[in-house]
Amino acid sequence: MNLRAIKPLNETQIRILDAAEELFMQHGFEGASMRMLTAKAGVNLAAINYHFGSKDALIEAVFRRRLDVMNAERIAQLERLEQEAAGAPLTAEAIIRAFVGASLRMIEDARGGGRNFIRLLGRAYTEPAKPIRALIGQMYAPAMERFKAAFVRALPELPKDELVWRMHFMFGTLAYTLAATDTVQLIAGAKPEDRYDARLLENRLTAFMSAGLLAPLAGTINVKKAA
Amino acid sequence: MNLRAIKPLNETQIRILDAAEELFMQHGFEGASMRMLTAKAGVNLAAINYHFGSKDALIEAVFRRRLDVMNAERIAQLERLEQEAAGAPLTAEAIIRAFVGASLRMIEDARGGGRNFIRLLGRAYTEPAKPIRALIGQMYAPAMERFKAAFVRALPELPKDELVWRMHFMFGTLAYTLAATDTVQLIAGAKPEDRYDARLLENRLTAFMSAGLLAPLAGTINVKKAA
DNA sequence: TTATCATTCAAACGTTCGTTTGAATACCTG
DNA sequence: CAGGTATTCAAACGAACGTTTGAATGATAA
Repeated sequence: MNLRAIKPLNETQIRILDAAEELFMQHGFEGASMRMLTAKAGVNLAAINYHFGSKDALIEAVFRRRLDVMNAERIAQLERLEQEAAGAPLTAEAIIRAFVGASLRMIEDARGGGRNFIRLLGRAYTEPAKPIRALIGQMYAPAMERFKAAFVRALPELPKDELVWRMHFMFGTLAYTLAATDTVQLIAGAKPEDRYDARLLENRLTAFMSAGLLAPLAGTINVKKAA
Repeated sequence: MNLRAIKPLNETQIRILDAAEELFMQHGFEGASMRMLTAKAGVNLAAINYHFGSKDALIEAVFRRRLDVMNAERIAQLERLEQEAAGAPLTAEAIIRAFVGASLRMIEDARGGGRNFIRLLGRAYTEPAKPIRALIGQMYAPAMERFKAAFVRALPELPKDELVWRMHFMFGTLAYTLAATDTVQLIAGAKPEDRYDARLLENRLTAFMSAGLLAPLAGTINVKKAA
């Protein structure tokens, strides 16, 4: 399909993408100007337009560089689990861990800049600019379909509508946590040293999301339980 | 303390705040220009600077108008529950419902523009501009402290660290759901007519968040359960 | 009515934005 | 080495930004 995407990036393009990842994360897409971006990358102001065409195209390239491989890794991990299980149904927790793990492994990769990208990604979901959201939705679609099918197999008794909602909730938990954990500090008390321990975070997120996904159905209980 | 905030708003100021709520939600804080804002409000370009001082001050005013009353409502609802219980501990679900309910009641208030504000709020958590985040954190602080105390009383066996994390997760679920449900459509299949039913959403969110808050502790189970 | 204050208005301010240009330099192929 | 393509560079473009100005208008009280 997208064979034309294999054109390798030269060093200037990589420098620009790295700088953009960091500055978009810090200042937002509109807040990071072409002059800031090119200064940080150590290239000429005209380089972005020359190599990518426009600022919008650069934004798209920033997402394309990481998102496809991250979701491919998610799918590969899921299929590895299914192969190991040899036909036996997976637990919901294992499926969730396969999804969450990819994000957190990238968070740990501070050296490669993946950390900046993950934070940036969490922010992009609530970004008002429509083309960005459409692009992200499209790049997530295959992985989402695949994971949805896995959840259906793991939880055949859970109605599809409910599953979709709970996947939304799980995704929100993940996106917000990755984007805002170090920025908004609404609830005082979290140990700062824990905030960057990806392994601890993966366990905590997986536990929370698993429990939420497996929650008793709310539709039938509109009122509080009897006291 | 802030007695000077009681100065009542005139019609021009209200028109500006309403327009700002909607346009900030649609285009972001930087994307909505003074000319767009004043045009939508039907006032002169200079009116914002005259009445609020600057664009940043307008952003702050947008949040101040709604956030204090929303969090005050949350605290009032919580104290109502505690009074009804007459000393008996509240269920975690009831506490969560008190928190979530305030947001969803505002979502239902499409007429008064509360819906725009809630969406805007969800987006602000991931906003890079620091003054906005600091302001929001400060305006949330009293309610957060109050709810944290309520959760501690309801769940004395849950370690404080863990509670803080799970409150973060719950908050993320809520923020993302309110901000992105109608924008990002990552998972296909949700019935569109359900997306705006606040009562249904409250039940679903409460069920999900309650289960997540009450999840078994993950810290002790670093590895998957024995097969 | 006249004096005083608050508000609205059209116009302009200087700055920064994303993008384009055309010449200069680097790189590669024959 | 020569010729051609790819890249970098300094400079400038018009447009849009948030803000300021000073006069015009409205409301209020003596």
